[in-house]
Amino acid sequence: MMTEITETKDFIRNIIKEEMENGRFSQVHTRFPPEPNGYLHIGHVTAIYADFSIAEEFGGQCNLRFDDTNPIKEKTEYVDGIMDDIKWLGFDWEDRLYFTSDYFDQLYTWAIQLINQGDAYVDDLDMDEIRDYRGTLTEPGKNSPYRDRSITENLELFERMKAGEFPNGSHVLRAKIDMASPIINMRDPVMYRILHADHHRTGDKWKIYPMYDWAHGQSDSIEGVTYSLCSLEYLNHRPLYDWFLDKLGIDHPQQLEFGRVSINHTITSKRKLRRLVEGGHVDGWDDPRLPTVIAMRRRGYTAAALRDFCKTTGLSKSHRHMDVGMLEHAVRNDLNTVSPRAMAVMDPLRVVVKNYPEGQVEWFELPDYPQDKKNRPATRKVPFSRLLYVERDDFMEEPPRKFFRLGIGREVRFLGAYYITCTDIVKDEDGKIVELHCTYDPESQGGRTPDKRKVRGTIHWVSAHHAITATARLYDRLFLSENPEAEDDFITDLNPDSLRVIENIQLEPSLANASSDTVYQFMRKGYFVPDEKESTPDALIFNRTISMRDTWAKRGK
RNA sequence: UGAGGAAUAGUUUAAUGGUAAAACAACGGACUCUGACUCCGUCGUUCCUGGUUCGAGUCCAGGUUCCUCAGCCA
Repeated sequence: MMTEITETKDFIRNIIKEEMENGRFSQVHTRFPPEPNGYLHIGHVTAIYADFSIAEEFGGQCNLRFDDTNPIKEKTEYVDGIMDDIKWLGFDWEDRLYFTSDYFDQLYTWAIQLINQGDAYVDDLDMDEIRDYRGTLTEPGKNSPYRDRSITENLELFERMKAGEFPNGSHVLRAKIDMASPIINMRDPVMYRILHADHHRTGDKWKIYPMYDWAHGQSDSIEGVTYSLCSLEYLNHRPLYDWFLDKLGIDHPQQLEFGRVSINHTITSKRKLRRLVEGGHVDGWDDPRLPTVIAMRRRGYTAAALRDFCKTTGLSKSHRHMDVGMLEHAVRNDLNTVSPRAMAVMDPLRVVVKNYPEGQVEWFELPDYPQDKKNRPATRKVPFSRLLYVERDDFMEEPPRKFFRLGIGREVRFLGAYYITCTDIVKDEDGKIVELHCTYDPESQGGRTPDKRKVRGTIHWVSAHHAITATARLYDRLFLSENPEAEDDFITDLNPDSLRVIENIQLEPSLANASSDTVYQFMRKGYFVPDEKESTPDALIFNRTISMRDTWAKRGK
């Protein structure tokens, strides 16, 4: 007897499981259908994860299909970018890369079938007239005067549309359904419009292009897709999806809808993202403050973290407004296990260890993964000398209660080195502290003393003469309000402090050959990654992926 | 005010007529050579009102709120 594992499933997986048991389909085949008109963002990641992971769990496959039915908006640049992002996220469509434009000929043949069946007609009404005839949410529409043309006339007109004899907007092919349907989508939806535009794949071959509704279900059917997962707003389109497939009498995939994900303090509307980029409010589609996949990647977010975020977040039948904290938790959680540690001082304060011999240097061997030394034994050498840098805010002249770091007369542990006691401070004429005078206990090397006395504080440090100077870019939420999309003008809601550049941070020398495919934990400060575009060995620039949780800093608030 | 969809902790998701659960957040504590990590604890009369039932988040009736649809966008 096997142990029953009761694993929580979302409603989509439950439906699929049930239908597979009933034998409705013999396999699970999904597809991810992006339109190549922009870059992928965190909202798409949820859909990608659903499409690929569900197929995989049920032993099926997931296709990548570019939904390229609108040549005016689509570009090859986006096709390449999207493929890159999906690969980086860790998903593989193998040899199943498709384009809706691959099916333009088949779609055209099927359109003729519908005309012959009396299920489609060419309409001469212009855009405004069609809108007027459509009616409103509460009033039925009325039939177009061209609705009852003969099949022969429809065939001839449609052929001439295809041949490019008519200008844009002069004719459309419409499905003949029901102008009084309470479902507005069913009021004779447009199947083809005339567009004299070059297509990124088919060039100038076509003068007519299919609409989403006419293309999508048929493309799914051609590819043998069994489950066509999409977002909630397509629920209204399902009757039409089904209608086309039924009229054509071809394989009929099941459309299933789930709620989109949005994250607070950011935006995912493609139009608004474009405005940020084009308006120069951010530094391109890969600006690390953006929720696009390329940006998150540049910032140091990992694919594993993103996948884990999707997994723990699940699927539901309503739109979700997620707290960015949940995403950040997934990032910290993954980085905590995979990031090598290093020391970097962001705001340097000089320390002279008075009783440490002038000119002496000791190289301490420190673990890269102190939290997992067994499985990750890598180490690096870090120099210690008489002149060091520590973090300015790790010293306080008048320390409050429960402050465990440096102060006059206080002893703390310098990570991986010695116990250090501050004896004196040096100020400049403005009263600003410029240097700390300290002593070290030679018996405390390795972080312990023979007398086993305890120190509460452990701080990081860098040897001044060996330190590498670098730049750090600290990112914060892009928008001040939780839901910038709801603001009258989301531009005015931009956080003026979303980027802080800090020059002259001091790094331990092992970071000299830091690479942009490794995210480092600067101990006690956060996770940092060299910027893949702008960091060079001579001028290192680190992006802060995310800060450490800091319960001490919170106390002050 | 047509049609469709959704309401469970601050947020997100479970519980499929049988003790309302988990993650994140917040707060309190323990531990710690990272004030990180880890661990422990605290935080809900399931949108409302009735009904069925020994028993209702779940079933029924009525109501409320929110979302989607009137592109020749997807």
